Amino acid sequence: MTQTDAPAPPSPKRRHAAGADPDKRRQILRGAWQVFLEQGFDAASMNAVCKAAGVSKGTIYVYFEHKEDLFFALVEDMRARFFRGISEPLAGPGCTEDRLRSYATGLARQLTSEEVVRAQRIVVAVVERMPHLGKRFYDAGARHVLSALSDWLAAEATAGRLRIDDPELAAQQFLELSTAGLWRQRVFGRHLAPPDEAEITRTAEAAVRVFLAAYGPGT
Amino acid sequence: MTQTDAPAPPSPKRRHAAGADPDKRRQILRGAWQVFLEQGFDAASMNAVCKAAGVSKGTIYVYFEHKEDLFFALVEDMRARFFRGISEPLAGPGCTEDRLRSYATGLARQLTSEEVVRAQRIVVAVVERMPHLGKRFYDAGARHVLSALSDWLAAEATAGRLRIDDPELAAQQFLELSTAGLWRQRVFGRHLAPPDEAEITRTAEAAVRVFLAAYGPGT
DNA sequence: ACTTCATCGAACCGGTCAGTTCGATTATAC
DNA sequence: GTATAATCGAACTGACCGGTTCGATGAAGT
Repeated sequence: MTQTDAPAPPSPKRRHAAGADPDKRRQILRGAWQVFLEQGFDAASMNAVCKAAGVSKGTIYVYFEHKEDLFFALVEDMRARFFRGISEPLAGPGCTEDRLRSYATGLARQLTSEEVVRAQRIVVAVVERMPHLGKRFYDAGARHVLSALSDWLAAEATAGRLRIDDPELAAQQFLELSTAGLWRQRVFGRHLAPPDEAEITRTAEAAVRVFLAAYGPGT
Repeated sequence: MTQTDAPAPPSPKRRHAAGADPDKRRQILRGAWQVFLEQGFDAASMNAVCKAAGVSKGTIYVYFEHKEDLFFALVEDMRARFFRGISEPLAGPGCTEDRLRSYATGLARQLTSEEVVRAQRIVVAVVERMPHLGKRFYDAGARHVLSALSDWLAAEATAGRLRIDDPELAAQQFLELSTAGLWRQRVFGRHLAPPDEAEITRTAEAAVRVFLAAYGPGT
């Protein structure tokens, strides 16, 4: 096992076919991420991406067919990352109320973070011209989160800890309540920085209070 | 009063100073509205606006200093129009619950309409580069609506018909509940057409139900 | 009828863009 | 040490952009 054909994760410097070096690909995506995130799709120039990535233009066009292709790969790259682990609090410690609270807190924090908000703005900007992109972004993000929450709510209802007839709708409502006001204000640039922790917990707690008033087990 | 200096509303064809004919101005804005709405700020070209408006390029640049100026005028034009009369149901007939319900319905319908969604997408797209624009758009739209609702909720609370300690927060929550899921899906292009009336009323009714469970007068 | 001037329309300017080309470079594989 | 080829880098193409200029046009004002 001196040097078979093992790919070796860190950097054994094998030679790759043109456009097939995953490190280089990541390098390009990192640069593109920077540029697209702060300029948007239209305003971002491929030259700027080259500079940011430290890669020549020719090479970029070996790895990606065209600008839109690069952009799609980028969005694909964000998708999962943003919402990884967001649903964990639902399976965490504490009673139903505690779990909902910590779930709502994490959700509000994540959805109003600079990174996520900027990415969302960029996607929204191009949805008109690239409809499938918005769809996939939404399905992989919000839709995915929604299903997880919906399933959990249904299970809680079955266990008698909540009274819900339409878990899907209830999940939508809880999502909206969790970020009440905060998210919209961020997306529209009404607030340029993410809300502070106090505001997030205040909103999350209010969300849980209202939600349980409507769907809690108590009469 | 045969013909004094009365401006005469329809089309008496007075001669106007360069760049001062309100009809021509409206004509330009109508064309710009079309183009910007379906291309976004960056992708829209001034040549396309000329063609859509049926006005020569030189004339456009007499009426507006530059592209951004035209865009601002356009956004200014949308602002008020979108939310005119949206708060009327609050002062309308019926009990508190009825009013809330018809208010929520109107809100959801308006916020998910093709026109409003497209405008919001365009604004969101440029917020990064023109922060004040997003702020003004939000303040004139959501913020304005929010204040009206918040005031009304406070009054209802004072009258003993609701139990609310933080009307501002409650208003935010009601707004979010009214469009639960619908708006986000529209903005991200998850749904390409506005929701049908059944879905709107279903969401609005659920919003009122949850809201009153938390803030209603009953114990 | 004659003047005036807002608008037209088409060419034009400087600049930037996405995408291509190609010789120079450099590190791997043998 | 030498061949190979992925990458570099810089120039280039063709198109389009926002914005300007200017003579032609035609209708309002007298």
